[in-house]
Amino acid sequence: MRRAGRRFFTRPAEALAPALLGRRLVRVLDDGTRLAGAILEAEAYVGVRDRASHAFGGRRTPRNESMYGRPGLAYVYFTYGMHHCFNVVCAREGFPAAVLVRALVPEEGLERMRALRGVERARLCAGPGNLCRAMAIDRGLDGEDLVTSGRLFIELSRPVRGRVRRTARIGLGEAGAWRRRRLRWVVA
DNA sequence: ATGACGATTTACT
DNA sequence: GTAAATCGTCATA
Repeated sequence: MRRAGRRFFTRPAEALAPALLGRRLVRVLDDGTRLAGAILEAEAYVGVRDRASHAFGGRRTPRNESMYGRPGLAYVYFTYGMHHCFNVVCAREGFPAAVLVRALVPEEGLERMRALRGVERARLCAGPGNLCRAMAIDRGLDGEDLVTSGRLFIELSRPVRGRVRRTARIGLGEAGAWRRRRLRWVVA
């Protein structure tokens, strides 16, 4: 299966987000176990003018440093004292744009995912925090290069199935007009 | 050093 | 629908 290369990620977030739908996110654990799922939901954080982005106004700190890296890096952050969220950095190096991956259809390693989640019956990879838990993604993978990594990457040969809905993003605070912009894509 | 807050989740009313 | 859980991060001092 073909793997996403640098070029795939080198485009604006609002272009990458819909292009990620149906693609397979793959996580290879230290013991070789492969966890994978098709991307169902993604949100674009488009750059320094985006009030909802961690990089709004050019904000650059140790936490969000990965957003300024090359397209194809992972930006993984910790929030609410208990959850991790996984993003794919895009656009161009030096410009902070990224796509938050919010849900997957689990396809490989379901038993291991259940163990990681600590639940028997549940939507294993629904929601950005749950997805990271199920896929064993944490800050240790922040800055990981999806183009060259053996631990975390994206495979391309999957078509998007189903219809795509476009909506406003989830969970934002006061982001002004940016709160309403339809920068979330979901496979129906 | 301190305090407010968060790109969430879950359980409960 | 509302609330609690829980702590790293960042701005302010």
